Amino acid sequence: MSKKKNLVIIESPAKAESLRGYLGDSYDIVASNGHVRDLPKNYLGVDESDNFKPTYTILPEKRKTVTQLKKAAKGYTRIFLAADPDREGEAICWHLSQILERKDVVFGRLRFNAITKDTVLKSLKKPSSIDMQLVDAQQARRVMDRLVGYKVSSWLQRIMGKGKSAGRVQTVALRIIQEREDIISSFVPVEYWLIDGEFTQGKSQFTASLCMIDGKSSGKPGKYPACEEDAQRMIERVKDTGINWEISRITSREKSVTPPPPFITSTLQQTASNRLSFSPSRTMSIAQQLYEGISFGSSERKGLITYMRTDSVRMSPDSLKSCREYLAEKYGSDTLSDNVRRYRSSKGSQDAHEAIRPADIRLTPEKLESILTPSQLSLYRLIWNRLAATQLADAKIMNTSVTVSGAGLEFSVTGEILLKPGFSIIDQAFINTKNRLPELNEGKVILGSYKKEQKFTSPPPRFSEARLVAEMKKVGIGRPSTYVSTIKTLRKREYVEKDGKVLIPSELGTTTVRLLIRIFPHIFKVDFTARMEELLDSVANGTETYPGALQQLSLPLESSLQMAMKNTDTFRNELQEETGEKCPQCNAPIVIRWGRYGKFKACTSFPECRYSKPLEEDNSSEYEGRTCPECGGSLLLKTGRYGRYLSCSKHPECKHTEPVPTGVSCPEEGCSGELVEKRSRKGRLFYACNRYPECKFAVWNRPIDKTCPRCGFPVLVEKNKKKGIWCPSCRKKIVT
DNA sequence: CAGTGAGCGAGCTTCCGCTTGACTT
Repeated sequence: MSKKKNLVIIESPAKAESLRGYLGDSYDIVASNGHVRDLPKNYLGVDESDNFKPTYTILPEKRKTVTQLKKAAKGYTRIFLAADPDREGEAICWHLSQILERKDVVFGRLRFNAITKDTVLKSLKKPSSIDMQLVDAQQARRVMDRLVGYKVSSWLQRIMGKGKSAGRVQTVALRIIQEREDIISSFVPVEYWLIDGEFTQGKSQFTASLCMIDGKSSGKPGKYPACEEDAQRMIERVKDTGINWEISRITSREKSVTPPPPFITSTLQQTASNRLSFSPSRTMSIAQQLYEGISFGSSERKGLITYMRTDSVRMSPDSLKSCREYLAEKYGSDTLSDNVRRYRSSKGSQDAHEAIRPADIRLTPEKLESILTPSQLSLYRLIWNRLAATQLADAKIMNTSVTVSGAGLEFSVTGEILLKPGFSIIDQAFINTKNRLPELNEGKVILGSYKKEQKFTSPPPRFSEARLVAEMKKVGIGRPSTYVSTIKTLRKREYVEKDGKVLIPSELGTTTVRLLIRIFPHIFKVDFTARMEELLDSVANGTETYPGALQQLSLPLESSLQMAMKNTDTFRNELQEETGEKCPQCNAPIVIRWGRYGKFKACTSFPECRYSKPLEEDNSSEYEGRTCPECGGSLLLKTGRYGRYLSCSKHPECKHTEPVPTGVSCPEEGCSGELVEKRSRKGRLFYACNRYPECKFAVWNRPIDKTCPRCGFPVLVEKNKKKGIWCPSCRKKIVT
């Protein structure tokens, strides 16, 4: 009889599946799929005159889930709510209890922060009640984000045009990108010169750099030599054949290197970006596949990794134990770290989940080779390696520095040797020892060749998506489940553009964030979130109330908003640019303004005169050396919804359009076509023959007008210069 | 791996956090 069963509601279907395995037939288990209720989408939904009372509605996309939940709840008088044991999870449980409330039903709150049979059964023995203080903390968070988001966004739209947005997280993320851009654009490179000498001692040979001149340090930015003449003068001095060069000092220091902690969302994204060139979004979707598990053979589907959205480095005691057991068995117990390495969750972490780790350490990447796709396998390997490394011994590195002296000059070089691999037996990439030095002794050396080299200091790099996520995590904005979507929003709003791997603010982004920072100085900074989190903690532990926290947090928002509202026109006018042109309809001055689709020219006597026209130079410019095949007119380069294309300047009389050419002819034998830019259905650029469909030649990367020395194919250039140049046809690296 | 695309704009869309799925565009 179904009435004898108990009902458990949990967030994720994958977790529901695991619970079924532990609890058997006496429990019905259903998934809520995250939050089911939220503030309404179309209006504020917060009554500020009534203690910030929120109005909640069922999320439209969860209507089905909710009806299913209600159906499932029928007949049960006891319902267990098992969402994550954190602020959001508590709120999910409360919302569920509100929706499913009946006179005859009792709710039990289950809390476990690792899904094992043990922890789940234990929690079932001692169900507790919903913690309303924690729920209130979540509500305060939610409502504050709504107040900031909706109020500032709607104000911003009056200045910058429809569709624009601002928020506690996204605007600060944009600010981080912008501040880096400001550093880069105001950066003044400092010239400095390196002087390298090649020395020999017996059979040993090594290169060292000039570091001291007459007791003063050199060879660094701001130090001597700072220009070519100075460098040349130094070369003259080094040249002197009478100098007796000798190794005056060799110091060796042993260094211990500890393994990195297990993965959390941000570090996984970063490592996958560096090592595998995965975007954070790709990393997350592949991790999700691993989490949901892959069915193979006749065995049932089983998750391969723990939950991938976490900010805790915690490892369950079970997993620690089995990890050490496995490693001792496979590599010998002497490879293990002396003490069990335990990881604590970082400060501020809500700690609902463990670190990201393999569900079963015994399932090595090798065993999954034939089952997983290449990308799944490589991500799994990163995760497996990272966890295994945590319980292995430290690595030992010998760091040696050598000083060569002569005539008041000192050259130096440092080298590293791996003494004991320790945890790097798992993966050499954990440690990169550079510059292995040969056997050397104190005493005489001979200077061979020497050279001077010009250097410049360089600004810090722009943020890649993964680096931005790391920064967001560091300063405490955003959560593991939202890192990717925040960046997506910034791109969707066209505040930032992605160039290769890095993010660059657009003019719109720069203008918007500067305006927002100026007008809402207290809201759009990292400290605001920190202050908010503090207050939320107070609400959670009962020293502050829900309306009290919101009162304090909305104070700076409201005062800034008041000022903003009063001066909307002033701020809008400030952003206008004079053109010197006069309106052809009413003779009033024409200015450049921001609108829904970027900048445009408009009459200053709006709304009496509605004259407007686009900035022509922005999305169309003459394309050199091509003429329209239909009317002989010139061709313009335009950017449409689907990317760049050429169109006839005689539009609308002549409707000719064509894709953008590359200037490289089609390499297909007997084909006289040219390679042109195209876009796949998914929007990705590729390059194909313009004689399609007669000729079907296509490549993903942009070809340029050079040829591969191996196969004679046009060479392509990868955006990432470090990768070098690869031939698209024979796939070999081309040395240039 | 593969259509096309063109003149808007200046009040009713916008936030952050939890989770996945797909009525076929």
